[in-house]
Amino acid sequence: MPTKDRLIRTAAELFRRSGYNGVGLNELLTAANAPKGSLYHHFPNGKPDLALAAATWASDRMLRMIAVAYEPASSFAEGTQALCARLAEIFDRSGKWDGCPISSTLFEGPDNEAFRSHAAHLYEGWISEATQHAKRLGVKTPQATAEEFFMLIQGAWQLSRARRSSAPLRALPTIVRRGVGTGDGNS
Amino acid sequence: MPTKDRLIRTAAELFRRSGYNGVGLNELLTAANAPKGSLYHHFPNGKPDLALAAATWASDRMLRMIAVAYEPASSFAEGTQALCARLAEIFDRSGKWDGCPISSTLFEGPDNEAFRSHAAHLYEGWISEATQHAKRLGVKTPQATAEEFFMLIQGAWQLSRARRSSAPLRALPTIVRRGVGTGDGNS
DNA sequence: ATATGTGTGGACCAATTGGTCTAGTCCTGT
DNA sequence: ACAGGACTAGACCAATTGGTCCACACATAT
Repeated sequence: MPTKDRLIRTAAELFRRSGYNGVGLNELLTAANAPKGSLYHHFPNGKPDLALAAATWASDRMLRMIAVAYEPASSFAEGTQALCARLAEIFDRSGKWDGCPISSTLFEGPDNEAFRSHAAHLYEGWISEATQHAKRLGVKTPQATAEEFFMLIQGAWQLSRARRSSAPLRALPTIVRRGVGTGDGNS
Repeated sequence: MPTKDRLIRTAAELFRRSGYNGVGLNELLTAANAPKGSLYHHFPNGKPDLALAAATWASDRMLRMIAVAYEPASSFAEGTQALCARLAEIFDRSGKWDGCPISSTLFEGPDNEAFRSHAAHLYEGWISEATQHAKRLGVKTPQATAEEFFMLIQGAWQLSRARRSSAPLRALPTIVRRGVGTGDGNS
């Protein structure tokens, strides 16, 4: 695997586990098996550049997960079920300590506007992807539904992390279905 | 104000803004106007000790906010409305960058079991406080309702942070009311 | 007055941080 | 063959990190 990709992947992984400030360049470079020269060749602005790339990479994975969950589904609830199950699996396979890849990576760094707006952009990507599927699957208020689902996932992940149990994530579909099923009343 | 309290308060504030690893001891001590000797006098284990104390202090404030919001309310929805409005105010007054005081402080540090379990303990405190009020105000499934509300608040705060707008927080009550009003059907 | 204990002030430390820079390697096109 | 760019390797740097340590202030108690 090319050095640049190795850097991005390990950065995404480490930042997610320990936050932007919790990962030193040395640690990161050792884990990626890359020398400093390569880092500053591929990312002239160093750590911040790498963090942006890592967050984008992680976000793309999430987008693909959303697509994979909803595309074969015949209702929004079904896709939601699939996505939550997949997230719970990932959570269980991780050390049950990792956070949201975007917030850990971008909300921790310098309180830099570039970081914040990039995070906003990536989050909107998730929400808009979910909105498309909601619309296609006949949800009456796709945007509001997608946003609510986004919030619930963020919160459920946090709670799972604290409790070291994927139960909150797994229980999410029943909560979502209650309010925003396949087209019944929602604001 | 006693030095120890000054340390706790400024630590809570700074950790919340920049995360555990994003705040250096020098920066913290300057902000608290305290010398290093005092820190290690009051908190023999240094930064980690201080972080635990700061998180506890922040959590107590949150507990009080929950109580203040729900005690005078005549329905769970009313209390929820009050709490969300108050949180939105706080968000708007802050730099719109601060995170959840507990996750910023405890989920960022060393992936230490003491930190994790303390975070879990504090979160359970919030949920149990909300559960009590839900029960008192006649919600059918107080525990589930409180947990759902917890998750939504976490997610809404995150979204508000990304968008730099308190709108998601302010919109929360309508979402919560939809599914879990003052006693109508919820799982 | 003098002893005791709590708390303060800050010099000092090794280790680590993010970052720079240069010498060299490797591949490609000519 | 060789020129030139892409890339690697890592020594080196100033600044900062969390932490230790001790001399000192200032109470209260005797």
